[in-house]
Amino acid sequence: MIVNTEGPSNANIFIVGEAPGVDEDITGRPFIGASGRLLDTLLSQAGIYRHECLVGNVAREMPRDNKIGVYYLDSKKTIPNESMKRWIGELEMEIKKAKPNIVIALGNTALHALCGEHGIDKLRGTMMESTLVPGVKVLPTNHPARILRDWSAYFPTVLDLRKAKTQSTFKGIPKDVRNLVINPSKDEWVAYCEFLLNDSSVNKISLDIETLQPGSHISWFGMAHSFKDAMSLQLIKGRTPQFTENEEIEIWNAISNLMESGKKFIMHNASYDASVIFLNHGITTKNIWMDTMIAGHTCWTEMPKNLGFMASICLTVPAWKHLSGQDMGTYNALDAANTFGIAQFMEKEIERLGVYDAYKRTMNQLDSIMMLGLQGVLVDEDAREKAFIDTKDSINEAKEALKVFTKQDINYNSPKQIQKLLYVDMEFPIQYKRRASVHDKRAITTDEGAMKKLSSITNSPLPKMITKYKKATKLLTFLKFKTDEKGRVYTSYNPTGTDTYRWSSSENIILPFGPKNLQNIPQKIRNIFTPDEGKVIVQADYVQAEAVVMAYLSNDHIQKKLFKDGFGKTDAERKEKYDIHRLTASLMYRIPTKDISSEQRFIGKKLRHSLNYSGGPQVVIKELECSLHEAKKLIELFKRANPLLESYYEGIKQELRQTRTLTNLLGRKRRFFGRGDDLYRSAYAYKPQSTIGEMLNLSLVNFYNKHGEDVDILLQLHDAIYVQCLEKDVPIVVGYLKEEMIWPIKVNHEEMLIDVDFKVGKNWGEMELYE
DNA sequence: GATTTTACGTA
DNA sequence: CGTACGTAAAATCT
Repeated sequence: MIVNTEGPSNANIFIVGEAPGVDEDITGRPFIGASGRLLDTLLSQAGIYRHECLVGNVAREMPRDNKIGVYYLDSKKTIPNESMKRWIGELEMEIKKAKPNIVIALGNTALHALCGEHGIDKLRGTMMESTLVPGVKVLPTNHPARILRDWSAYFPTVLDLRKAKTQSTFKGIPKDVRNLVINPSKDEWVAYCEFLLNDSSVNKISLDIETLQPGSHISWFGMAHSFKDAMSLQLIKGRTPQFTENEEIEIWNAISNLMESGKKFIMHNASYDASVIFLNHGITTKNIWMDTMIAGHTCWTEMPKNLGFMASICLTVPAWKHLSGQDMGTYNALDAANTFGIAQFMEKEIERLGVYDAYKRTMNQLDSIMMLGLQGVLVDEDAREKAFIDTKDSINEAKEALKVFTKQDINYNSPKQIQKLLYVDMEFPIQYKRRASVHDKRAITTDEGAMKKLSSITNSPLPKMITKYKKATKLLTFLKFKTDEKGRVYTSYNPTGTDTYRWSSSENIILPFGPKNLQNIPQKIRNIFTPDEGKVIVQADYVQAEAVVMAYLSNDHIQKKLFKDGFGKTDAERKEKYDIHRLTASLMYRIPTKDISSEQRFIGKKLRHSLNYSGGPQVVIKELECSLHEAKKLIELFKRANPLLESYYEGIKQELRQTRTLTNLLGRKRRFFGRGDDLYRSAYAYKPQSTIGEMLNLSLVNFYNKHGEDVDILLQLHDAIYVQCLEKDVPIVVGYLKEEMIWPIKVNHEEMLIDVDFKVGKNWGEMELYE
């Protein structure tokens, strides 16, 4: 059925979707089905009344198989076919007739028809002018159908619609009035720095640099003292400096005076910009008042954090990121100015959400993070060489064995070739990946789990031979890296890298040496990382940290008592008398802990691991390599032994239903947007994981602030801190670490303490218990 | 050459 | 239907 636009002819807002779906086709009216109901919700959240809007679609008939591509002649959907052309013509006439103040484009199809562009993720939330009806302003946002698949798109869409409501009160695109000074002379730049330093009207300055790789040389330096006023200085063109040496000295002196003055600075991802400025020019930023990336992460944890996205939420500006390829100066100045505007918005947002303490906690991590990024870790080249040769040997050995067995010379790291070998040539039963939902298509897999299964089903040695080969080649990838001239490697810790307030670790762009992520180095080759000459590594890690938090959160008195009694005991005593896995087995099998065999303890350990975050029988099967029947039996036993776990899950579900927000034990809130079981499982994990992650980071920051001058922190591994010191200082350093890491957290009028144990070693791989 | 998929290392 | 990450290599797209 044809579905036409409906609504009052004098509407201020014209909403354009893609095409009718099944419900629209039956009723002949736009946005009636699930997407329509969601649109109503979205509009009401933005204070827009649907009956006051014109609502329609670009296409007027439901496409075959609901695939919009049938209305285009090319796969990129840029050339409409005859019917689509006709419909776009009708839309043009309707807009011209109604003269709305704003057209809201829902999704890519509407965006392309109205503005001739694709890329809803880049353009949503930005002010555009229609190419179909010039002079009419368009605000693109997500189509409701996309939100139904991806709930994280909900929040930006509501904010876009609010922006549209504001814009619907007047005609025309607001002019983006800015005072941008691009390419000032040396004197103008120095004068601007002095103005920023001395003028009482300036109380905050945003800063953004553009750099050239390799070397992170600063090519453009941009600053702004309001959303409108910015200046951008070009220092290098191509590879040629733009100023003489003396001029550069003057420029950097002016910048240095400003940045070290204590004036409030705003940056987006300060740990990058501030580190580059420090490393290349020795200038420290005295007062980083706001990192807009940290502000975004604190307020809207699961949203994208790049400047373009945050601007689309916080500001009403046209897209500017495309300028980076055309006009770097304007691009840089707009980055600085928009960062300023975002900071103004986020200051209020932090206040509105009541998350200042949490925001401040992450801001406080910046110093430690910058230090860790610039300091790095020393590599023992002899040890690396040896590991490299050993690994090469085992690769060759494994490959030779495979060649003899299969009489083929294929790439055993190629999933496709392994599939052919195992499932076609050998006719082994095909193994499938676990699906997110039963509606998903089954996908074939050749991963380690599949190899384990095939090994037990077929009794062939082949799957295990393949695994052995893959493990060895994987290990080699961790050994192939460059070090700098000091023989060191570096990583970049990202305070906004996770949704659980842990840090993530990734490539350090400023010092691009090493295996990039230092948080996933295999145990087997950790011996190649060493302390500096004459020093030892001290490792401090929280003992059974997440299990302790779970015990308190589920209010399991038996477990709480175990952890309380075990606190401060030696490792041997803990293992013997206060061991959570022994307790688990004891409760499961109903026999005293002292009689638990090591195998029973192992089962207890694996089950706790699998089930604390709501794993199922498939996980247990994989962990224990047992039958489905056995796994189900063990799960029953585990549940019997942990009756409070189920009510913890129920409590979490309840909290989610009420506010969609969970708060960890340190008061950090996180809103959850998803739907279904995936949402619940990540919600179950949130409190313990984020509490421990934050607890460690708070301790690390305190340790750095108090002892950072004397003791070097080397690594952060989520629940462990590694430092280096002279061997004679180990007892005192252990004392410092204990002081900073062990502190109580209140849980339901009780105080939870998490113990720390220590190891000392001459490299990261050979660490010995220290008591 | 750019982007997506698969697999796998860590806590 | 463990969770949380980042990266290398292969596969696929354009």
